[in-house]
Amino acid sequence: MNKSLICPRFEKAMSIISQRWTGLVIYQLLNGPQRFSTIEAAIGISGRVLSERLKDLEQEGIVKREVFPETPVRIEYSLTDKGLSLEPLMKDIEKWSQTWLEPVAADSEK
Amino acid sequence: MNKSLICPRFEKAMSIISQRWTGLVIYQLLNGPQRFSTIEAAIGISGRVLSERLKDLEQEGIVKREVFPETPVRIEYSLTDKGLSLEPLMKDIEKWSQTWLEPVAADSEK
DNA sequence: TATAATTACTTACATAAAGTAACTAACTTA
DNA sequence: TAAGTTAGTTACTTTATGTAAGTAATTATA
Repeated sequence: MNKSLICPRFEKAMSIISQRWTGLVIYQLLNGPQRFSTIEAAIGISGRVLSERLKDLEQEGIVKREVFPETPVRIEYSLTDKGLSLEPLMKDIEKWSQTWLEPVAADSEK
Repeated sequence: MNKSLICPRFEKAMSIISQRWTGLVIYQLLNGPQRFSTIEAAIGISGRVLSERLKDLEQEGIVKREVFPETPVRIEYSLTDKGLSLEPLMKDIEKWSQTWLEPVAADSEK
């Protein structure tokens, strides 16, 4: 039984943010509108899951999808106001990571 | 291939925070040290996964585990300084959820 | 005209993570 | 001796994610 004592709104927020990849997708979209393949390459997510996440985030009103009928078709994903409102949070995570996590060793290092 | 263009430290932070349940575990521990069964009941996580998460978080230096050899044994989990440093972030998520998410309907409501 | 290229997906299948419920260890109380 | 308590673990099922190939629509190229 999942009878949490924690505020349901907080729990909901957590369930969005803490779903694998959503944080990185949002973070990536802070750089401005971009297409599917750009996001895919930037964060290393699989197309299958990215497609799923973008639909979820659209449902949540965090991401907006726009179709430009060029050739080949261009589809741009961007953050809505609700999505943009997560920027301070993302920056906090960034700051935290710089304060509390060691620099990750690159492959070339011993 | 997972060749991300995103800062590896940010990515690491995200991988901690965005792992299912870790956010809620940390949030719950902001209420002070508590035992396994308390956390389990409070956030509705399964014992199997809670056990796993607490080990991970201990490894990351975010959570501390203390054994009190009473009867029956009491084991308390608490946040380290590194763990406590996540408090502002948690509060931000809380604030965001209150601003941007609708109150969740209770079971009894129509 | 047929073939290849491009983008944004979807599908089928394999592997990994999480949920469920029963079980264990160490000890105490009835 | 049996039952209760806490903090897990184990075996098994279900769900989520990864991988790689396929598709649709359109244009460019041989």
